Amino acid sequence: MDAIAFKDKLKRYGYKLTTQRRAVLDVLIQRPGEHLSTEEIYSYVKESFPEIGLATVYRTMQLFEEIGIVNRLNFDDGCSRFELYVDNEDHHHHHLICEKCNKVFEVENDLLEEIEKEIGEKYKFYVKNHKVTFYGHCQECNEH
Amino acid sequence: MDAIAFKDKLKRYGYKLTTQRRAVLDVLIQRPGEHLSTEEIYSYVKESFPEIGLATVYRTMQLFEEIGIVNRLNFDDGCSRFELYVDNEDHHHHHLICEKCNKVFEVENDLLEEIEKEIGEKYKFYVKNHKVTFYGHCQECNEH
DNA sequence: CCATAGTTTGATATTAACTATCAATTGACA
DNA sequence: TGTCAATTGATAGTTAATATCAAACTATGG
Repeated sequence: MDAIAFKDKLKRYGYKLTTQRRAVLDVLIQRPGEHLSTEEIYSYVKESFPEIGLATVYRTMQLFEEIGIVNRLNFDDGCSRFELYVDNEDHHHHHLICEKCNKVFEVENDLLEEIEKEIGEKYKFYVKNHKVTFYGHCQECNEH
Repeated sequence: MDAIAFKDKLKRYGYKLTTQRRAVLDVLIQRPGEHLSTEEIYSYVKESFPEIGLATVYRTMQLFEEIGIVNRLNFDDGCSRFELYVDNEDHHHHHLICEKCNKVFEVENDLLEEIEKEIGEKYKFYVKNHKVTFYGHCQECNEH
C-alpha cells in the first residue's frame, strides 16, 4: 500500500492522514507475517517516532480494522494481534496454531468457498468474511 | 453428561468432584445454545448456589476447557463465552455472526474434513481441532 | 467411620489490555 | 494562510481475568 492509496482510503472513510497513522502502517509493512500486538507495534513505531502515544496506536489499530487495512487476530494469548489485509489473498488465508510449541503457521486454502456457498443457500446467511483457526501439532513437534 | 461420567472425567485428569463444579455444569446443561460468559454463568449458578465465588467460576471454566467439557468461544465482545462440547457433533459445528444485529447462529457443516486433510498432507500439520466463524448478514437483516 | 494430606474454595488484591477524558496540536480545505 | 473539526498524548478509569492465602472440603487408606 503506497502513500496515495493509503490517503485515499482514509479520505473515503472521512479520516485524515496523520504522521502517526503513516508510521503505524509503515511498521506493519516492514514486518509482514509477524502477527504483532498493539504493544509490540507501539514499541516498533517508537523507534522512528518516539513521541507517539500508546493510546494513539490502540486507536489507529481500531481504525485500520474498521477501514479494512488490517485483520484483527485472536490467538487466545490475552491481546489482539494484527496482520495487513491483502485483498484477494486474504479470503483464502488461515492460521494453524501448534498446541505444543505455540508457533503460528499461515495456510493458503480456497476450499471455504464451497462452505460459504452452502451456508448462503441453507441458512440464507450472506457471508462477507470468516476467521478460521486450526489447532494441532506442527511437523517439528510431531517428529520429536 | 451424567454425574458418573462427570466424576470419571475429572478423576481421569486428577481433579476432584466438588459441589461448585457440579453446579456450574448443571447451568451449562440447563441452558444449551446460550453462549454464556463467565459472569453470566456465575449469576445463574448463584441462583442455586449463592455462596459460590466468581473466582471459582473462572477457575472452573478454565478447567472445563482443559478437560474438554466446554469450548471457549470468542465473539469479540470482550470476554470468553462457552458452550458444552459434544463429542461427534462439535467437529462440524460453526458460528455465524451477523454484523448488523450481532446475533450468533449455529451451523452444521462437515466440509472442513477436506480442508484438514489437505493441511495434513501439504503442511504436515496434524489438525486436532478448529474454530471457524463466519461474519456477514443474517436473513432477517438482509430483508430489511 | 475417622484421620490425613493435598485440593479447592471464597474473598480480595492485583494485573493487564483497553477505553474515556480533555486540553493542546494538527491537517484539510476554503 | 486562517479556520475549525479531527486527532493526539498523557493519564485516569474500566473491566476481564489471575494471583494470593487462610479456611474448608474431598478422596483415600486405615
